[in-house]
Amino acid sequence: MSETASAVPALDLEHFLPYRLSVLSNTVSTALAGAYARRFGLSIPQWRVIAVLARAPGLSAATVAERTAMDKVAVSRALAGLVRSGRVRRALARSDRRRSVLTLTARGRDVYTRIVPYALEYERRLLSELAPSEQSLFNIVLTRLQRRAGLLGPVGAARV
Amino acid sequence: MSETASAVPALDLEHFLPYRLSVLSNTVSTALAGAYARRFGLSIPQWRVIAVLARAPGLSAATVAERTAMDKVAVSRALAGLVRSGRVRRALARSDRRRSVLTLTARGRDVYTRIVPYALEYERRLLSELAPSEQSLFNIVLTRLQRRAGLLGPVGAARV
DNA sequence: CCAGGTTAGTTACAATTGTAACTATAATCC
DNA sequence: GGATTATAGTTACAATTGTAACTAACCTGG
Repeated sequence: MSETASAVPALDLEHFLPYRLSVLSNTVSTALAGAYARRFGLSIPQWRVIAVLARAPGLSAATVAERTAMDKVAVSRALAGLVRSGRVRRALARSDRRRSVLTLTARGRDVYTRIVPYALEYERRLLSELAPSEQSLFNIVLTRLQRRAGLLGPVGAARV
Repeated sequence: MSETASAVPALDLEHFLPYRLSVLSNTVSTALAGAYARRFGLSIPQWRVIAVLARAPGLSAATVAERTAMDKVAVSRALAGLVRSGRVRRALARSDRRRSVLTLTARGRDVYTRIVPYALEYERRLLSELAPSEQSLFNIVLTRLQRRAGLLGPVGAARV
């Protein structure tokens, strides 16, 4: 009864979800980024752009930004590197010459086909100790949390 | 049968766990960082240091680094700001004058007691649509993934 | 007890990332 | 159809973060 007995509930960092998500994401990203960089000379933003263009060729930079959850400046920078290294071809849209039409070159597709097995293998090993039912629930929860986090927005933001 | 029918499995970014973790972590961190900055003038590294020192006063910087999953430089920078703003007191350990002994000042404790309700409320709202059983499985899985990710280490790292 | 190595923490510098202003096209609306 | 506003993307600059070198204090073996 002599301590700083305020009514504030305890918050232990190690049990705080935002902290735990950040640490896990960081661990995973660092591992992958190292592999991408060492083996393919690719940054994570560049890898994201390649992954999206491999599945959906012809997108504009803005659409790539949407699909990679990056802002347009990050996409622009990633593209600059990819075009320079001959992995992405950039043309202009006939109907709108502001917009670019992005496609992987043969070398770009080659990087994708070589990187995918590594990426999937890492993911597989990460999940390998979870039961299938745990994996699928985890996936569902992750999706729901993402939607929820998007809705919550900035904490205590003025509701203007 | 006319497509680029290589044997490479598909990888859609939006289903790739590392990507999804990164996006979620980012959404959550951005929301919290905004709130911490606006309301308390605190960065996330500074918040982490405060959270740890509130629960375990007297730690050294190296121990704070361990417990916050930050490197010693990040801790040093966060501490510089916190000491400057009078939220952390830094003394030297009697037995080892390299080591510092870090404690929150009254103002530091005050920040903690004011920020905790926000942080917990955000976490609560984030999780509010999950059933308790989902929450607890999610927690368990998160813990296991973190351990597993730590073990896996850099992808394809040379096993020297 | 002192030379060589180690550890705690900081400082200096490089690279990455975020923010804002800019350029060029295109769409709109008198 | 020309001024006005909006959009795609880049460039320039500021802030953050990571990496490496450094300083000061401690430890250890001979």
